[in-house]
Amino acid sequence: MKDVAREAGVSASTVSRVLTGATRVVPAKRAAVERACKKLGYHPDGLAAALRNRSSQSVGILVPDIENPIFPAVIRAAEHELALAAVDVVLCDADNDVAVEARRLDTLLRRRVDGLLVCPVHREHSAPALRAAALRVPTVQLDRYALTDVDFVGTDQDSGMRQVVEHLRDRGARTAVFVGGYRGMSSLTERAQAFERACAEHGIAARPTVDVRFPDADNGRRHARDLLARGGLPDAIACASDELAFGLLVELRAAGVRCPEDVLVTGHDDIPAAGYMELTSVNQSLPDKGREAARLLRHQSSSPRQVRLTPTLVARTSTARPSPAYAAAGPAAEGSHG
Amino acid sequence: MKDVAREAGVSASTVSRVLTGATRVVPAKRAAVERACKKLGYHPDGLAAALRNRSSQSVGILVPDIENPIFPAVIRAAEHELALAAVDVVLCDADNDVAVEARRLDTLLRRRVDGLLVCPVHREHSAPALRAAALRVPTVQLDRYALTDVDFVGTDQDSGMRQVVEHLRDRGARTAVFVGGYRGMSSLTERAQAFERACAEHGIAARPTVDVRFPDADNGRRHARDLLARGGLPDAIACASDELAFGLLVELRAAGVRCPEDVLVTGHDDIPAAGYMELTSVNQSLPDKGREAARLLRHQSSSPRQVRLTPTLVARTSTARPSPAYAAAGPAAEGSHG
DNA sequence: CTGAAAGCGCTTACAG
DNA sequence: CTGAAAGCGCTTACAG
Repeated sequence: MKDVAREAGVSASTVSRVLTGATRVVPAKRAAVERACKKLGYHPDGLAAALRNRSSQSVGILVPDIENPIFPAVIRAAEHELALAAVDVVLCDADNDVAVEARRLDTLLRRRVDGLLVCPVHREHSAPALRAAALRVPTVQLDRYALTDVDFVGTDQDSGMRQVVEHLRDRGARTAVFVGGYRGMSSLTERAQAFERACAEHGIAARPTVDVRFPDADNGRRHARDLLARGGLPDAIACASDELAFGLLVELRAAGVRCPEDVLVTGHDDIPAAGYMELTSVNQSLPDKGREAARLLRHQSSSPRQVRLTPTLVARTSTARPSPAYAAAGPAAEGSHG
Repeated sequence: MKDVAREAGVSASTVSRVLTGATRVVPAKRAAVERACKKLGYHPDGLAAALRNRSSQSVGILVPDIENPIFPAVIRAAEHELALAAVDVVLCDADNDVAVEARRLDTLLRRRVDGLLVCPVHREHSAPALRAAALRVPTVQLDRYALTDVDFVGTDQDSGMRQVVEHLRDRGARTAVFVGGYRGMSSLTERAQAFERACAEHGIAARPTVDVRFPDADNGRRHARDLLARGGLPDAIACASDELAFGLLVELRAAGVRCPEDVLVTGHDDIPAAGYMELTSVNQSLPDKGREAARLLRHQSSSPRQVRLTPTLVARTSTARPSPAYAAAGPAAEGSHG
């Protein structure tokens, strides 16, 4: 920058002023500076500016596992929203491990991010490190929470599960089970509870929730085998995630159980593969979630906020069955449902 | 830091020395410094250190679209490899747009990343900005290239497509078509050429490659309709990506064309959904790709390197058909194939 | 409108 | 082993 100043015959202050555009500068000098920048191939140093400004114009996003298909869409939307304010994103992956998560929080903070968007790995075990971070910098919890007094953007699980249960009931289900309770993730815990409440409201006999270690396809397969071994499948199986449902479907198919003929199956999150797999799912609008989280970060509040987005059911073949109301009219009405 | 020094009764230099661990410091002072850090709740500033050290200990990863399922696995592996060297990653999404990509390169460079891992949006249009970046900082191209004289980590497409074609031939295919040529992505262009070469070698009649605007499910559906409208499907359809194949499968199914009975279909990349969909695909080992790219970045060379990873075919139901050799033994041998 | 000066928080020769 | 000093590249009151 000094070199540019010398080349342009002005002071460094002036160079800075034309570059930041903060103040008026006479056109002649402005032009001289611009010419000098070109000529010398000058590239401003954002780190130095950040140090001086005490703001890095960046936020950290920390997710448990970037390979979990719900995160890319959220991250992308958040990134876009933040880009509007010229803020960029430092992304970290916690490897589904609270120790790694704590380390990542540390490096993010050391890098002086202006804020944090984090989806905690574990409801309880993530709390201490997250609390320490939240004390230092604006923080928004994404999709799951570990702290109740820190901003949170999530899904209205009651709404989602009620839609699922109503849909299943309309398809004639009288008994159902929820696969995927897990107290390490607030979202799954809430979903399980919401499912039970909705079943009670709609007169569906809910079997005890099946707890999983993790909502992935492998556990879907495992629990499908368990359910089959136990014998007497319920009319419907509601899964806590799409991947869980995929694993379950594969295993059911292998066992000769047909879906939707023999059992109705639903997933959750409506990831792209749910469409190919013809799996009925609950769409969370991941982009909205990311955008909303970014907004909370930009517009701080003194009291913690909880934003719940309403999801919408997406009906597909995995629950295709004429509803009793339409039975008389024939099965052709199916496609227009949901 | 000054405060810590005062509290500990030493100089700032000493504080720095105990924090970086660069030099010996007498235990008493070391302890005093550590105590003072605790007491004051001191947090080091990585930005200032980076400014002084002229190294931010971070690299930028720029992908065309983080929602493309091949990237999360690559990013994650690269992040892990870099974390070994205490380097962290700043992730940007180019929105599949070369203008956005150029802007992102700019912010990354301004943030003084020590290196760049980029998958170029477009083979030709991404070149100028990428060249400018590569001149300033070590750069590795990921999966696709825009520059031939800059490090590149990609797939050995000849090997992959040869495996596909041999597999199809063993399943009795005599005619085939490749869906997904696109000159904007070096990977797809190479794949199309490799397919044609392999067909020629193996005596399969290859129809003219179908060019797509983009290798996603929508275009898979569109081209399935085109192929159907044209009439007379070939024995096999090799797709440039899994998503293309998914879209194609959905549309074929809707038209009453059975896979694998009526036509064999393959995808590419072996994303998780390929497993659920029982789609035969080509596994690229995404983690290896990310790891390898990170390594090239850490170990610079004066001459540009090109690393090609050998992919492996993963045979699934979408190409399940007894090979002529096994026909006599019956279809039970199927599962052990590929 | 503009320049000189101070300072953001660190690190590292340099001299003891 | 340790301190004083300089400097990384910026920005912004302050005084003109």
